[in-house]
Amino acid sequence: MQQKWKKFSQTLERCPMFHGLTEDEIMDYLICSKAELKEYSKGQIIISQGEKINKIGILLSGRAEATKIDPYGNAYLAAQVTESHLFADLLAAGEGKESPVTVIATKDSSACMIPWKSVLLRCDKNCHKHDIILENLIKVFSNKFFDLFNRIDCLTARKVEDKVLTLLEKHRKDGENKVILPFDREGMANYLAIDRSALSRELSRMKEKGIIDYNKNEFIIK
Amino acid sequence: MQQKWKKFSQTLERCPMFHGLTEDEIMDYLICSKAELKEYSKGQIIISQGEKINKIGILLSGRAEATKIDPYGNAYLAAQVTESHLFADLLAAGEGKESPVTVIATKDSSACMIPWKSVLLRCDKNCHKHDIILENLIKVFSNKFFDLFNRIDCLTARKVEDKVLTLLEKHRKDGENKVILPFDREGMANYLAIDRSALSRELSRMKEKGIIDYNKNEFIIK
DNA sequence: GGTGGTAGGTTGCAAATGCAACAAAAATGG
DNA sequence: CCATTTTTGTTGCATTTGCAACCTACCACC
Repeated sequence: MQQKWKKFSQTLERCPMFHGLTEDEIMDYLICSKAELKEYSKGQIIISQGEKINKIGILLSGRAEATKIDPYGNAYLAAQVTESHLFADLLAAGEGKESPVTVIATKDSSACMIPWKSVLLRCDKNCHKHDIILENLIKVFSNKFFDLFNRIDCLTARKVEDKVLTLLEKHRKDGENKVILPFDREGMANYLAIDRSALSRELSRMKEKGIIDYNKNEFIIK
Repeated sequence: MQQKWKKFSQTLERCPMFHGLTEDEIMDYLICSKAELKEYSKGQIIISQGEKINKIGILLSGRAEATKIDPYGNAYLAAQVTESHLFADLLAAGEGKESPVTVIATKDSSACMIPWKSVLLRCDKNCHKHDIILENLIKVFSNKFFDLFNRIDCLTARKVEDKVLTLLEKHRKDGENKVILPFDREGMANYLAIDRSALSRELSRMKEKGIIDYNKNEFIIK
């Protein structure tokens, strides 16, 4: 009966929520927490903007995107959800807050949905798993927080050039001058909240000025 | 000996981390978690940018500010810390991450510092307090996350007018047209990452266009 | 090897913004 | 109540940016 999780065990083990747990412990946990397996076909909405959420999700296969629609109707990509990663975690933790984003499957996907209540509650057996998981979750939250903070750092720069430099600095592994960004140009422009063509223009200028060099999403800081 | 917390009991009870606990339970917890009482005089640095933090703090009296110094040497106000509120929480949860901000006491202040390890660990007595506190903490994290998200929403608007409107919308209690912002003009400009004078100009225009009216930090949306 | 599609670069122009310097108004402290 | 300081508003100007339209390079697919 609980075989349904078996084929995803590798993916589940990679989920940061389960770091430090064995496959068996994870399986136990999923049963004890009444996790559900959900399937979504490409294009299907997983969470709607404005919806209230009480489950957290782990993407088991496929891919999803969180997009935000502003009051004027423009859609912005807010986040990518990839295999083995959590989504709706901070949302569920908000208990009653409305989702600021719409999450949509961009490929046929499956996800493990765990009721938030059972993430918080300890089970009768008083097993140690719950503690580890909560601790892991807190770590995840902290990381997401730092990510947002980093983005804000980029966004608060007043000029495109400064935004770009801040972004590069954030992705720079210490010492290295080569930086590989996880965006294409449009993604990068979106992340920095600037016009794509304005970004291209500025990148060209910066290259000409000799501050940076680049090729696609590979940048060199000089 | 543990009388040192007594005079702050009111403040501690208001701390979101302790919601749902009685005064006695809080006192117990502070002892069991080896909390320390720290005093800071006005102007003193509580946390330095770049420092690694392993305690969370509750401001018991006074006031503090988190400021961020960018690579060009400009200082930005990142957050205000007021009585009974947590600080360094997500930082401590980051375990090993460097503080992106400097926290400085803007008045003579005192704070309760709790080792992060003891926030996570359950004590021998296996008391229920720890669970409540962890749960509260997660709620706090979620709230802070939404705050950041809201700010990003403001920052990603491409025009000053849209930034202002987004900000007002976020602070609007449903139905009401009157919005009271927790900033002065400079604070507001900082939050939105725009020039103060540009903000003033745009606010005047918006008033003239009849979209809003305002007086100090009190705004009316029409 | 052609073809269609997509990502990225370029450019002109109008509009928006940063910046600096100053003016006005309000708060503060004697 | 006056003097001083702080906060807020105003304005001119140079710069930056958004926007739209178009071009080019590259890639996948037949």
